[in-house]
Amino acid sequence: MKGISIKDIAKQAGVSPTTVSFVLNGKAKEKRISEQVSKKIQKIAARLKYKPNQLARGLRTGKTKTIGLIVEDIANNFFASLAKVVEDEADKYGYKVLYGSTEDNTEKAKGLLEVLKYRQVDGYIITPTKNLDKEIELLQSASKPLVLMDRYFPHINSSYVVLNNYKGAYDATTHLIAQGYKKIAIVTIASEQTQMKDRLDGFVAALKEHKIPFNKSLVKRLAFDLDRESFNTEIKKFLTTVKDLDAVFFATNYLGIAGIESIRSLGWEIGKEIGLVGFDDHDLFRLHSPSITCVSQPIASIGKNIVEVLMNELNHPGSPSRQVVLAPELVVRASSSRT
DNA sequence: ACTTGAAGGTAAGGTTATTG
DNA sequence: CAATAACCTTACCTTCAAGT
Repeated sequence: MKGISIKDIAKQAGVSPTTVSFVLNGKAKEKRISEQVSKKIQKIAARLKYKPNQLARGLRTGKTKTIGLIVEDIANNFFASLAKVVEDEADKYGYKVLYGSTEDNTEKAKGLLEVLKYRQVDGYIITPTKNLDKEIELLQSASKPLVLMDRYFPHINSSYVVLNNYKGAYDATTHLIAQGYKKIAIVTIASEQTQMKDRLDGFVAALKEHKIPFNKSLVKRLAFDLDRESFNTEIKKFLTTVKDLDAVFFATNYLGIAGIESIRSLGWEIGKEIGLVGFDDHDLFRLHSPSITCVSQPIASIGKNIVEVLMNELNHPGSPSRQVVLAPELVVRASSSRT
């Protein structure tokens, strides 16, 4: 099963393989190939169902028409949905996507980068882990096109596409305050990365802005790599120790889900006894009773922007990096209302 | 209005040199 | 002299630069 090559077409058409290549790559006019020869080649190619050999093409051009996508966890709803958008968008430009998950582990991330490198991807879309900055700089000094997503390194001048996490958390908290909740806590991940830091900052800023006393006991930071059960245990412990708690903001989608589970098992009535806002929309949030208010990320727009920015880097090497910060949308549902 | 030759990374296959 | 190691060619397919 060798497949039809440019050579076979050339033989049948009685021209050189180069001529066939020009015609099939739309350079017939530019290369002044006659109309008749062009048509003949097109016809033969169609008849033989010619498909270019990407390996051979990559060998010559150094381009594989492949991009690498590194996410935190492809099983996570947010990253899975985003990966799908990236796949569709990349396809419009003729690119295929290779992906992998870091589990927020820098060693895993390095391993993935290694794989993507020897697979010769043309560009990188990276959800960086905490200590991946060195690797990012390495890619940059090799002038590899790359876009960071979800989070970025303030000290590195690279392209990135992220959410305005600060605003997301700020809006969520302000909304809870406006709904009459008085003592609001946050459950977040123990991470110094931009996306988590901004969410915490937004939360604190909203409390301060509305003259609501804030102290550290209102913040619970959990390790990213806990299992579901430990999340539940920790969250329950936390919620029951804060005095007069009447609302809680969960700073990631999986924390929100663990939070719902925890609160239910405590027998508290969501909304009435405890207001709740989650992060990232999810089918569960819409379908749960009561439905769950959340900070929703514009996934379609994020994916589109990521690919656009990457394509710009790919097609215009050396052009200035681009930073895109997208606005979140607060989706108000029943979990943040007392009535 | 086209053709020729080279290149690019890898591996199968062939040739020559070296060892026992 | 045969087995093996070490080295060299060739082929894969496409595209580019340089021809005619």
